[in-house]
Amino acid sequence: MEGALMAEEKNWPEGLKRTGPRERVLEVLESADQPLSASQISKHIEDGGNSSWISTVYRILELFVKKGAVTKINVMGNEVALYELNRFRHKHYAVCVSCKKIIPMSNCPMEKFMPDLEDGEFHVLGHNIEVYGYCGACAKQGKSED
Amino acid sequence: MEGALMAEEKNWPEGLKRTGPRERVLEVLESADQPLSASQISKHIEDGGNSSWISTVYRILELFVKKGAVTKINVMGNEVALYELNRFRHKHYAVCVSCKKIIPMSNCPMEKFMPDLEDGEFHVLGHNIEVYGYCGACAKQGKSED
DNA sequence: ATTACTGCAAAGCATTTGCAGACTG
DNA sequence: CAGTCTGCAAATGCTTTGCAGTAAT
Repeated sequence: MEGALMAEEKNWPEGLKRTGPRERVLEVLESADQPLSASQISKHIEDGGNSSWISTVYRILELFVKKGAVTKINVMGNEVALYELNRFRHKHYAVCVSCKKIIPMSNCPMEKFMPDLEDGEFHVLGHNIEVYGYCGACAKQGKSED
Repeated sequence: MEGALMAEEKNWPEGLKRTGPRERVLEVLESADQPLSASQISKHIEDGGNSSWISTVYRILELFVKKGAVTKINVMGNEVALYELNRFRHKHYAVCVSCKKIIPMSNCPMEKFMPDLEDGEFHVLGHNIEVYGYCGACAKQGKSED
């Protein structure tokens, strides 16, 4: 109560017990500059000197997603799911096919787009968009994909 | 040479040996009205009275993709990869969150879109777009997602 | 004290790989 | 015949699940 500095509370999903593993997952997500996979998160936690069980990380992430604190994304050419704090406004990404860097996009081509479906009507709830190509650095370095 | 009607040749990827399993996979894709997973393809083949090994189907699909005859896609909320004949022009889909139906879109919001990236420049090679929501039928039936 | 959470092990799935025999060109 | 396929089994990698002990409220 006196010594240990509590982790930032601002992003804490309400209604969840505050436990060590959860605080560590949240800290990693808070300091990440791009979406991370469950195993990357686990490794970061271990690098910080704590043990981390991948199954626990998955359970925590799933819970955070359910609470709306975290967003889960899948980008093409990547089998693994990635997670990021929901603080970002962005919902779309550019993915470098060379270095796999994921860059958030701030504009959205779908703002006033009505899909033209082959088959009947459709009640649109949302959309996913990814742009892929080479990031600035990779474009200069000779585009060594694969 | 006289009795057995050969499978349609129009879609046959050039340079590939014509074997039973490959013809069957292609036939299933030809008669499919939407993208199928490897295991769905395998089941269709078995329903047709032939045996089908999932690993062989994967190998064949991978080969067809490499030859450009087939396209592999991943839609959100679906872990499995889906495959379709490349005959379609469409590259984008609307996915019904209720019945999982996949509906091709013929227009594209990205035709003249330049992504606004947070971080530097980007050489765009292509993009993926999915719209999700309820298809006409599910919208009427009360939107029973989950 | 309850109920929720986590360490840990093991199961599940989709997909891939290895290998020897079978088949295509 | 030579090289390519395929049946089949087993491995792989991500993710989920089960269970019993531990911790949060």
